Amino acid sequence: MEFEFIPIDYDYFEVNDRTFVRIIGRNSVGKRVCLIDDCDVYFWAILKESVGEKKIKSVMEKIDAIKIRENSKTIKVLKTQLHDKKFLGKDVKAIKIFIENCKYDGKLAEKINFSEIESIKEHDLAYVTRYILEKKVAPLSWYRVGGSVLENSSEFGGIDSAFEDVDLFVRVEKIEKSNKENANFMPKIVAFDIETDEFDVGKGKILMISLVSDGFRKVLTWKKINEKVENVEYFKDEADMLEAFVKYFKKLQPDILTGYFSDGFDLPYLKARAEVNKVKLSLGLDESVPRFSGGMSPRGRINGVVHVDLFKFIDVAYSQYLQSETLGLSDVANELVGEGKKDYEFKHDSKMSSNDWKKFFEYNLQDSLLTYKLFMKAWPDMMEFSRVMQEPLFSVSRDGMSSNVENYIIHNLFRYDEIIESKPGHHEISKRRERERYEGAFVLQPTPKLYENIVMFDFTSYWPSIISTFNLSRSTFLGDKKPKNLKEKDFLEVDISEKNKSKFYFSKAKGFFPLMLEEIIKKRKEYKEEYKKNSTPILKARSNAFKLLANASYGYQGFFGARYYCPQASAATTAISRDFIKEVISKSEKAGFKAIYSDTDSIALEMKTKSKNQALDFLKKINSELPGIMELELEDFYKRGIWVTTRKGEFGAKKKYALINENGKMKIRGFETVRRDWCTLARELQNQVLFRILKEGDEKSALDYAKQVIKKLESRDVEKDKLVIRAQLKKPLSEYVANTPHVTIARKMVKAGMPVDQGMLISYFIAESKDKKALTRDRAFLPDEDKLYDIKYYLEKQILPAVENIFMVFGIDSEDLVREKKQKTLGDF
DNA sequence: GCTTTCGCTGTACC
DNA sequence: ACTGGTACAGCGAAAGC
Repeated sequence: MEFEFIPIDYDYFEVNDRTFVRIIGRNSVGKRVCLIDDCDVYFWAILKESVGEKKIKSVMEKIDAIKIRENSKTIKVLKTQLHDKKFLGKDVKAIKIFIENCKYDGKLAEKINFSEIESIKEHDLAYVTRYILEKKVAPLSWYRVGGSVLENSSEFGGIDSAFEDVDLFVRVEKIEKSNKENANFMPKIVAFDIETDEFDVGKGKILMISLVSDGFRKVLTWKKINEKVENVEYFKDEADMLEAFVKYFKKLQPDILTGYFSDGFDLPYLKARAEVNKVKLSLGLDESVPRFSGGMSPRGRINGVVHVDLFKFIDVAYSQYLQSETLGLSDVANELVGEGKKDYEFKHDSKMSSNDWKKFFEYNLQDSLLTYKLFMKAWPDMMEFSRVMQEPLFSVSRDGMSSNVENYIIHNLFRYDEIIESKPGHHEISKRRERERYEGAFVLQPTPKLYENIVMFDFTSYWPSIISTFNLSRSTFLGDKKPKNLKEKDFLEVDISEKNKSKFYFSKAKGFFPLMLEEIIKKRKEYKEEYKKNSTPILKARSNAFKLLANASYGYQGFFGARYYCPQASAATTAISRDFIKEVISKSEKAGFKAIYSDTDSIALEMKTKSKNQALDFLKKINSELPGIMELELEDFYKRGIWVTTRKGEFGAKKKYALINENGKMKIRGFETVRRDWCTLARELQNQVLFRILKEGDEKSALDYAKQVIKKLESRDVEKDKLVIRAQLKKPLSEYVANTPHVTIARKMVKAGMPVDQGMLISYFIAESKDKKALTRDRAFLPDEDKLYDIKYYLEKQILPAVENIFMVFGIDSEDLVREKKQKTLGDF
């Protein structure tokens, strides 16, 4: 039979020591289909350059003859072939070694240690990746499939009878790309969330579980109250509730199960409580229970249903662009779908009234609902990531950007006839981690001042455009000595450091990494243009996927876990970036502008007597002189901007400025306003002060405002939540060497039996103390503790530091401010 | 016993 | 363990006088 099919989930299984891929997806009428297919399994032995044909033949014979015993089975090589391939851009002769089952690739590779062999490659690829590479059956695009239907067949270990919830099993005979439009494929989604009475996984009981799907909302609980609540269903006990969860899940037949933090909390908790209650959590299409793998950060897999932990994807794909201060569900949902959580205060079980429970149920349902909505928002991006990286949703939704870059490379290398480089081993990784640091970007020291009429330019995709233009990569790196066998015009010399005069050399013959990057940047441009004409979420997602890939390419080459690790390319990239931005700075000064500030790829210029058109002409001229795909673009024109000094020094602070454009929109960087570890009072005050100064061009009204706030603070008129300071626990509490206020408070919370987890934001405020020498941490208290806030601390450590170097620009120095403050204090008392 | 320096820690910029 | 370096700032303990 022949039909249209879209792959969603990939996995592999074994029958009689042979590996097969199992692809779950949908056909064009929405039926759930499972394809069974297989592909050749092989790896490569790259031969040393000097090895002659005769020797090659004998090596191949030796490889053909390899046999190993494993569990009373004999494992052998199926066949070998000699190929002309490329490895890291160089021509090589390589033996393609076919084997029966990829789980033996490591053991067989070990046996092939003949002196004629340079190295073994591609023995470390996952079966699913091999399959997608070999058969070109990428996720989430439509295919035309021809094959035979399996019905109660024993051929594949009875797989078709084990998977009850699959409508059709097909052994693939032919599979090729279909013309069917695949832009808006929408799988069936179920979002879930649990509430428990203990934080540690499995320790307490699950009180309730909520499920949300298209047209379906439900809360399952065994905490019965004497009231019927919409969408809430009561059960006898935890076990009954868990059974009902499985039942509803099966009835909904989702393609994807999604939760927020569900790899680390909801799914493992469900599994643990199901085991305790002797309930089979048979969520898999084959009735199997969720499996966990991945040690430190486990990933929960369900056979046939893709489990997506949305948090991980949000972290990788969006966190960079999010304004929200935490990556919690409430903050993220607020920003991305315009809807946050309802406020809910947790109480102890015994203290809860019927009404409290009712609110708890609503809260639980709301979490699933937000997760569901957030998933819908993220889906176009996730789908495009999966299509572009050509890896299954399960991994793409969890992979970091370096894996994404690497997957993109792996799935595109065949176009260059390249053999794929291996992952570094443990030894190699630890060696790489000890490497010397290389110099990074250039940052221009600003002169503190209020400036008028500013233009800001920045380079588009600066580092990627340098990598591509100058061909900086692992396969084009020639070493740190001038190559003797090449003509001057065929290689590039890069000065890495002004200090020790070291140089790196790169070939000018284009390598695959820079070529792929050029393509990525081009595609990003294309899709961005297309999106402007036709604004669909998918086009936006596609353009975004390529943008993120380009941005991550620089970090990838410097990442110790990368297959194509090349810190020399990273060092050359930053070195070249310093040269070009400095050149733009000097050209701008020659053209009559004044360079105020510059960081990495951007430059702020004081227009002086220049018009906007003259600024744009200057931009045009710069661009006409830039090589390759490098491009400088207009960021914006600004009416005013302010740069300040560092806290102590007389010199201008880097990475800290505020601008206002002609529409009155502010752009604030680095100031306490944008830092979450400062109290709201200081942040809001600073924001107002900056706004007034930038809007009006002088400090008068800002100064009045600041005085008002100080007065309010001193007369204890400030609400305590505006004084709460928050800092994140970035590692387990036990690993802290320094006893900072937030660590002290976190330890106090643990003692009080409050949930404290790595990654948590710890809130506290500073209270008065009789002991004049008391350390800050001894005066730190939880926000709900009944203490008087320390006026002196907030004035001297929060309010004044937030504004004093701004006023300093107007000659109002810190001593003036303190005197001002003291006079006020005297007047107030 | 006071001041200065320095390591730890967190956060932001690009 | 899951991109890189640059920069600022607070806190607390050690070092310096």
